[in-house]
This record gives sequence, C-alpha cells and structure tokens, in this order.
Amino acid sequence: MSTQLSRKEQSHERIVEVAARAIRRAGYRGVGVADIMKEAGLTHGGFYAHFASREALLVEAMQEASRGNQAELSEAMARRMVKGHSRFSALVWAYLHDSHLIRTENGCVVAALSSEMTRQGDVVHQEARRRVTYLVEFVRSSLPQGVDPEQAEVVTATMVGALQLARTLGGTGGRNLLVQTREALLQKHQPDNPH
Amino acid sequence: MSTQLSRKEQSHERIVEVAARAIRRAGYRGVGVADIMKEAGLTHGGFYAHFASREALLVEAMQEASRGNQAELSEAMARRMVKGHSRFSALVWAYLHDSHLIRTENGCVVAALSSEMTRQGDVVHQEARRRVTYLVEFVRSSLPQGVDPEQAEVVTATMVGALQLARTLGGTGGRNLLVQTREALLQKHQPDNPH
DNA sequence: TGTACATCAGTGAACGCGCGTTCACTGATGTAC
DNA sequence: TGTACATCAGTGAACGCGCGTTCACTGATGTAC
Repeated sequence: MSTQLSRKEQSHERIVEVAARAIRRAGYRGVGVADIMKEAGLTHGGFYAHFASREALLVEAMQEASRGNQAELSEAMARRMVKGHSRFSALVWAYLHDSHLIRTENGCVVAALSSEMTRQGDVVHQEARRRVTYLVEFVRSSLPQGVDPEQAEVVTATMVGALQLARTLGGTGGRNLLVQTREALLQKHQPDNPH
Repeated sequence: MSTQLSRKEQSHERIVEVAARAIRRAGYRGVGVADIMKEAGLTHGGFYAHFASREALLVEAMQEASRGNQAELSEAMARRMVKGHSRFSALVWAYLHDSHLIRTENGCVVAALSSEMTRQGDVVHQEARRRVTYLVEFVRSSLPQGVDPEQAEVVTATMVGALQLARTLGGTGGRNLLVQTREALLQKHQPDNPH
C-alpha cells in the first residue's frame, strides 16, 4: 500500500488538496489557477503539465473534497457512536455541527457549492451530480432501522439546506437554525431515543 | 397609486427587473454590467447614473427577485387554496413545483444563490440575510395551526435544499427528490389531511 | 567511478479576453422670456 | 408662438486589472557507456 509517489505525483496531489479546500472556501470562481499553484508552492506556468484545463482541476478537487469530508464525517460519527449515539444521531450531530458554520473549507462540498452546480460546464456538473448522489447514499446507509430508505433524499436536502441558511445568517440566528434542525431530524426519525 | 415614472425611473426599473432574472439564472457572477444594460435596451456607459456600483445593483436585484417571487408564490398558493388545499399544502406544492427545476430565473432567490451568499461583500451578504429571514417568516406564517412555529426554519431549509439538489440532479432523479420532499413535509405537518 | 546526453518538472514572460469603471460628448426634453 | 439656453439621460471609447492559457527556456534528475 505504501505506494512510492514520484515527485510529479506528489505535486499533483498537493495541488488537488489545496484546490479541494479552496473550492469549498471560495466557490468555483474562487479557484484561480495562479493562486492554487502558489499555495501549493509552485508557479502557475506548470499547471498544464498536471491538468488539461482549469475545469479538470475542479473535477478532481470536488472528488478530493468529497473523499476527505467523508473520512472526517465517518471519524466524527465513530467517536459519537462509541459514546452511545446511534449511527443516525451521530450523522446529524457531525454534519450539523456548529463548527461547520465558519470552517467551510473542510466541510461538505455539496453544501458549499450546490447553488452553483447547475451553472458549471458539463464535466463539472456531471461530477456534481455524482457528489450529490454519493452524499444521499451515505445518508441512506445511516438511517435508523425501520425508517423508509426513501427518506434519505429529504434528510439530505434538510441538512444541506440548513447548513447553507445557517451560514448565511451567521451568529446566533445561524446556530439556532442548526439546533432546531438537529432536533427536528432526531425527533422525526428516532423519537423515543434522543441518542 | 398610478405614480407617473420619469423616463429615468422607467429605465432604472427595467434594469433592476432584468438583473433580478439574471441573478437567479446565472448567479452573482453571471450578472455583468454590460450584459444587463444591453438586455434592458441601453448601453453600459449609462450604468453609473443609476447605481453607485455593481454591488448596489445586486442588492436591488435581490430585493426585486424576492418581491416578485413572493407575489408569484402567493398567487399560486391562492389558486390552490381555492381548490381546497390548506395554506401549508399550497406552499409546499407551489415552492416545490417541478416547473422550478428548469425555470430558475423566476424562482426563489435564496434557493438560487444560497451557497454563494457568504462569499459576497458586506452589503450583498447583509441583504442576503434579510432575504433568508423574509423567506423563513413567510414559511412560518403558512404553517398549519398547532404546528410549533419554530419548525419554520427546518421547513425552509428542507425546501431550499431540496430545490437545489433536485436542480443539480435534474431529470427523473430531480423530480423524484421533489416528490419525496413534498410527501415528507405534508405527512409530517398534516398527516390526516393530504390536502 | 566518471562523463555526456536525454528526460522531466517547473519557471516566468507574454497573449488575449472579459469586465467594472470613468469620462468627454451628444441629442432630446424642458424652461425662461 | 418662437427663440435661446440649461438640464438630463444615455452613448461609446478608453483604462486598468485579473485570469486562463501558451511557450521557450532552465536546472535538476536519471541513464548509457
């Protein structure tokens, strides 16, 4: 597994990781070729030895962001499940945690970009569809037993929407919105067991 | 009420109406000074006789978009209420109607822009907060009697999120997501009366 | 072990284009007498 | 009613800047013998 990465592969990975953060912090438009390369410790001229176009980077950045966030979510959920939370409760608390109000660059790529997704070129939009589907399936796999699996779409929409509205409101209003959303989701899908 | 508008005021209104559609179709970045002026039948040079800056136009465009969409929503709801729908059912059907999957330029400005709102300058972000609050209050005023008014935030988040995910998915997947969201909202908040 | 050459990753200047903003000017409308 | 002038809305050229993309070149690493 300890695959040796060539110098070029290391650079490539570094660029994608930087872009995966930038795309969630600043949106599609906030990802500039020169800025990304600079933050990765390189100069912009070398970019096209790594990617066919800026769009190609955006696609890789979305994949990397999704992968990274999924890993963080899973870890945070595992910590909560150890403490007795159900998988669903752990998901709701991890996804709608107050920390995501400010630190968007490590957060959910769908929540960070959803209203811009339909305005991108074909390849980016197609990757966006995959990221949405992936998130919905992750939510589905975390629903409590006995809950209709078709609820996954609605739960996902609620969490994504709540995060966005809370971020826009910010401050107390934003935190309150998260509180209410967590309570509503947990009450609806496991009313007897708050954990 | 039939206020006579001066020639300049008429132009101003036309520009804002064009921008209110453009901002929902193409996002903040999709609103270019030259394009908007052209679509309003003017040339770009005259822009700064109407607005202090592009940002000032964005603020007015958001207000106009919100006002216009609110009017359309209310009309659509009234038509459904005449047919026996409850106010809440009418809201859910009007807001999550399939037609909003494609025609975004007349749709909800919050759904069209939410993931970009936090990345705008202060004045635009501030107006965005107002638009979110306004939408939440509209939803609150449409909740069925007996439902906790604090559910307004969650319902709004669900509707906004669902519209965005459905738009990204598009086609059958998008329409299915809307169907499931409508059913879930109606079942949760008025389980006995499907209307 | 050392030398000559090829390959490779990255550099930095330059190009072209779009876009927000400015400004001197024009043509139409309104006003004074 | 007509003439002279002022005001006003809009025009279009130009400026400056950012940004995606290209390309000739450099310096380091790897390879052949």
